Amino acid sequence: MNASKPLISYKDVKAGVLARILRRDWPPGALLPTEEALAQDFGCSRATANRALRELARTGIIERRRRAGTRVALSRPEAAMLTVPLVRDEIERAGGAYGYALIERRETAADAALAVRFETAPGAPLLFVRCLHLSDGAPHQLETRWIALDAAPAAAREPFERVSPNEWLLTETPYDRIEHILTAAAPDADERARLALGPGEPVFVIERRTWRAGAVVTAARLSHPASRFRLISRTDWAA
Amino acid sequence: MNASKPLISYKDVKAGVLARILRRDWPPGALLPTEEALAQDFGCSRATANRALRELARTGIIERRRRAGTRVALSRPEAAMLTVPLVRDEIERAGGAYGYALIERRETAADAALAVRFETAPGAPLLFVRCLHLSDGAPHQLETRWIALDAAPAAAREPFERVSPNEWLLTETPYDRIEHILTAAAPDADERARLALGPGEPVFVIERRTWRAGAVVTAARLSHPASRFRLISRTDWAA
DNA sequence: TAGTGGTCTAGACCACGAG
DNA sequence: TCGTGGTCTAGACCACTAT
Repeated sequence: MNASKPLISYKDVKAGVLARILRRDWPPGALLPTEEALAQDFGCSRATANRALRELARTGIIERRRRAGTRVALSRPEAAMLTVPLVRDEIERAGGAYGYALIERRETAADAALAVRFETAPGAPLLFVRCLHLSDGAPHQLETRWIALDAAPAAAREPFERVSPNEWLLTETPYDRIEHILTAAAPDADERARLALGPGEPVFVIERRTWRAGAVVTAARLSHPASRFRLISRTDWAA
Repeated sequence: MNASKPLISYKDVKAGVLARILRRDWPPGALLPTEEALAQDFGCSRATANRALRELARTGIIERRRRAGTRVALSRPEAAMLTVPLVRDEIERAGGAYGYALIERRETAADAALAVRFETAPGAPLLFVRCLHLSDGAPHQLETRWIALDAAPAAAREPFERVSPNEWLLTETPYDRIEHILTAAAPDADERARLALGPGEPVFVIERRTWRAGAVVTAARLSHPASRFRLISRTDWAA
């Protein structure tokens, strides 16, 4: 007979281990069997068990240490994969017509505060750009951005009249590190006007910085009308 | 001579491929060599190249499809690993003294709106809990929570007078799926009072739902004073 | 020092999906 | 249809760290 055994997948092992954790066979803090033992239990190779455990560890549900073994995490921080969408994609995916308007663009030099944000010396050349992203004509995001001209000199030649800094940077200046800070805030007078905010309506602010080869390339403050903006994150451990 | 070749690690391949992408050797949209070709280039096995590419694909910087090959992503959504911290940990890590106060606890039944949120029928038994988390005596998070008693019957016997639902659920009721919705909002009168908000100060709201075996276990609205709350996410592709 | 996870290799078969 | 990624195996050596 050649209807031989279907091979066990790392997904099977993942699901099996997860099920046992959820069922409290292995409560928080419990020590799991070694990779070798699990491989035997499930009838797979150690490499397969390893991949299953590695992926579970990445989600934070288990913790692994050499020699000490693998344990069910005691208190798992609510790790969530968040996707901060590109403004244009986000608007178009929602069925809206994307609009863009440049407000201001000028070269400047870093003051003390900006020097800190850019991890550089005061006086460093920066490009300042302010613009608005609209959905069906309604303001959706106010973008206030600085670009380090040392790191991205090409920006000095880009007018940003038809292309947003957002998209231009994505195409022209790849980064290898990114930081997001999410806050709620009361709008200043300018934001209130430009975003056409209702009375008492706050803004949802995303502050973003990107690095390239250790240097800050750009810093931006992206503010959105609270009533029309939300970030959603869904995580499915089983899948 | 036995100082034989040090083996090439998947990390080497990852770094090498990333560097070439950042250097625009392979611009957005470009087709990368096959796993086999890369393995030869780098002098490693195909499995090693595979792991490197798989991990890069997970971050969204490249896209892989059978038969079509591997391409540099055209527009990468700003994927970010966000960690929503446990209130208590967050406060204590910041050096504050954690405080907890139960405000209200009562059993109830799902009305139409709650039935939708719980993906169940109206009338389903729920436990309603409202409480406050404090840092050095100052309000830090107002937690408004419903727990499905069908899914977590043990909650009916827990007074929640000393342990927050947050922590209790973490220990007692594991979940396999979680959803977060982040918004900014103007506070209602109750939030303003309980969170001791300044005039015009908005709240940062995290709405969280967790599932277990396809059923919603709990839904919570966690609101924080905007002036004292932020979420931070940092991602380093190179590392 | 010994045990556990971390990783690499060489070879193999399979599944998807572009052309 | 057939090339590319997806995955499994068996075996091996290494690196970290608890004891």
